[in-house]
Amino acid sequence: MSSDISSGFSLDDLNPAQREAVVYTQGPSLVIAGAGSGKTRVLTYKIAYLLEQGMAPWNILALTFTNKAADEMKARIATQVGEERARRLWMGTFHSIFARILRAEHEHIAFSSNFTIYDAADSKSLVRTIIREMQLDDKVYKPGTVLAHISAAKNGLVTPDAYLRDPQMTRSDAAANIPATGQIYARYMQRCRQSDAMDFDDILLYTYFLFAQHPDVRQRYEEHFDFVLVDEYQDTNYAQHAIVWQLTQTKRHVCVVGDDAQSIYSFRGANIDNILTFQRLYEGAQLFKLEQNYRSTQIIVNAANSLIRHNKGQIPKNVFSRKDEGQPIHVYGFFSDIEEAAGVAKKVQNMHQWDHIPWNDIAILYRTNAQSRTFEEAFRKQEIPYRIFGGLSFYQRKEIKDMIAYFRLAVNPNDEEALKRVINYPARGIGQTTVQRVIDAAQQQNVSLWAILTSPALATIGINRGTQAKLEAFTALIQSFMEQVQTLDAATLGRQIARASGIEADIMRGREPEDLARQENLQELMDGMQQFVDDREEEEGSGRTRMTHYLQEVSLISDLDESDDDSTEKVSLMTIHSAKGLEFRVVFIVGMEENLFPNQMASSSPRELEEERRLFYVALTRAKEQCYLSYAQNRYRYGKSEFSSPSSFLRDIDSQYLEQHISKSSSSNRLRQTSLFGRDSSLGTGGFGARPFGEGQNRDNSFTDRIRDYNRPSNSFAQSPVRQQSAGYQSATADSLKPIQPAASSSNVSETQTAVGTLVVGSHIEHTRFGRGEVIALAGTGIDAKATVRFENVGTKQLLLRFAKFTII
DNA sequence: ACTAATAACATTTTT
DNA sequence: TGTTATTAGT
Repeated sequence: MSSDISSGFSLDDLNPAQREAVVYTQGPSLVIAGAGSGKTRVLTYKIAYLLEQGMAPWNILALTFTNKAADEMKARIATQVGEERARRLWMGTFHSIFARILRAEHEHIAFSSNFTIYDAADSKSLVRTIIREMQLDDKVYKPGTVLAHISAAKNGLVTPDAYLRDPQMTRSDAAANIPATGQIYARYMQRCRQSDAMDFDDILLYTYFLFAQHPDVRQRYEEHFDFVLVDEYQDTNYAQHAIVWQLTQTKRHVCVVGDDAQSIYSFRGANIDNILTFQRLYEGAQLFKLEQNYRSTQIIVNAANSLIRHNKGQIPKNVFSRKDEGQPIHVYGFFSDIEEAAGVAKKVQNMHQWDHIPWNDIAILYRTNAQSRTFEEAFRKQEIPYRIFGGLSFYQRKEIKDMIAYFRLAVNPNDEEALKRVINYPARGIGQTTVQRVIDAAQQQNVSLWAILTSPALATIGINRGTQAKLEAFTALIQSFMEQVQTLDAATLGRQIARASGIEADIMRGREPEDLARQENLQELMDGMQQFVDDREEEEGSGRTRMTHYLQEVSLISDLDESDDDSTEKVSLMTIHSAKGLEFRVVFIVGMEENLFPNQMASSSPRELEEERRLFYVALTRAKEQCYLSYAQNRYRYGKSEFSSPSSFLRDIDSQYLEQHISKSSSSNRLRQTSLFGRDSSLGTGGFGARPFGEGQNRDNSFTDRIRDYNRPSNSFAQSPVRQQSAGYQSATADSLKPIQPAASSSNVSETQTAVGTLVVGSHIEHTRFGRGEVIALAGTGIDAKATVRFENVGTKQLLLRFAKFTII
């Protein structure tokens, strides 16, 4: 999406449909926004408009699904109405906003204001524990499946009591041979409460019941919010939908924005019906449709339309583009997944080299994370800089989780999952039998593990003297951290915990490469905490720099949200799910094979198949200029090579938009292939799957041989200008060793006048607070001019030049 | 209580 | 194939 550089705000920047949607504030409205149609633009302008009309920012609630979306929107609004007012908006994810409300209203729901938020791993671990305690067979009651049931119930606002009473649930669980699911659910909830913890779903569940059972509280919030806006409404679940209703039913000042064609999270409880029921629920709601796509070429838009037509029950809309027609969508078949990756890498290389397409403008999208590996290898071989999104997130790494478990205990010692994680890490001789005794005692008395550990009755539960002493040493350690929560800021306490817990010593011991990675991660965590403290000190004056506040923030973010302070240009590799909301000039959608995309798991039910198709729709519409589809006939899966045939989705795109290319690899099979993938012949019938494994499968650059016809001759030994170290993890380290990249690729060199001279990208500055750094981006003009600066010691920061104190070196 | 070996397993995943 | 969880052995 284009960024708004102009300061101030004018409705002239909008097309008629967008403008209508923005200025309609009299009642409820539903904005159906096709891909690339300026959905975020409408939301931001609408908020700016409301502010212009005199509404106070703190009376506006804007809900998004990701922190990233919220941050971006906030930033955009800031350029329109100023930082000051933007900051006071209630803008954030459902979970962060409602968690905030729950902490404020905690006494009504009998939690402490410091309750822990369990992540998915904690939830799963707790479910597993409960299943075992109930002596159920965990082959039958698979923790993941049970948790999915619990999650579905919560998303549908079904409490354990209601679940157990509901004959339909009971019957279907009995039929599925898991009759105890309701019991597990009930115990799970109770156990979370004992730990003073909530999972992600609970945040919504408790918010709903807080408002439902305390009308006075609900009324207070309902009166407070003069306008409520919701982004990505197609992704809301029932609970979210219901809460929005609780907050808006009287004033009915609500605007939701979404695209039913981009609903790809139903497996997480998202319900497209919410969009459809919206109009019934809010009688007289205005419907606005944004149909002009500003992102993609006509061919891409039309191809995507032709695809999505195969789904039933769409909200009718006519998405169109007035951009160039563009090139057809290229379809490439390869012999194997390895050749596919090599071919794509080669093509990417050529594009960069000959068409001067910056790495940043290229994305490789795949259905499953497992596919990234082959591409990683191919890209490394060709020395193409890349960045993998998703996968194992920073906060899921062991050493980070261990540290955070200590943090959590310092803030809430009742947190059972955190306690179990670190009670014997670093090893201090407390074994699982001991832990089990403590758990049993806690269960008997209906209290937390911590309550047992700190009770004088500890001696009475069959633990010997020596072990008891070890437990006491542990509780004393945690208690010391608890005290320091009150006096130290998060970063200082973090360092203290690393030292006193023995984690630092444990991690610093090793010299293996992976030990070094752990050390770096630990360092990165510490840097991040310091950054947090610095930011908070600057922003909000004093306070809110404690561990409590750090955890509140960190438990609701994933590192996708983290701004990438490594400004090196890279090709993006990610799943289609994580590409939602993004756009690239060139997109490769790889692994277009039956049983992979659409995924095997989805092929059974038409509903899931439609979701897969929407996923493909999302993938296609990420491309601005060029889109490439590729498939392999042989693919390694779980260790062995399997045959696969081209995706049936390829047939769902009107063939007039496609251009088939035949890879000429594995020469013995060439003829067969050529005849199979003719433009109008049916795809994937016969042939492919039955082919014998090619002898001496060569890994030549068959793809590129072909590609040369479309580009200039290529130098196959060309080096990429930027080197990328192996980087299994894309960490956002403040690693000062990274090569500094003068913004070579950006053609529009921007410069900004400051009181002390001309600032350009690449300028080195000395900031009074942050020290030395390099300007890596400039945005805005005049009073809104901003610079993104990568500092040597404190990472990357955005500076509003109007305020920033620095000198140019 | 800890380590090593082995069996089971395997979409997508905003929070 | 690669990870993760349980089990067996010291």
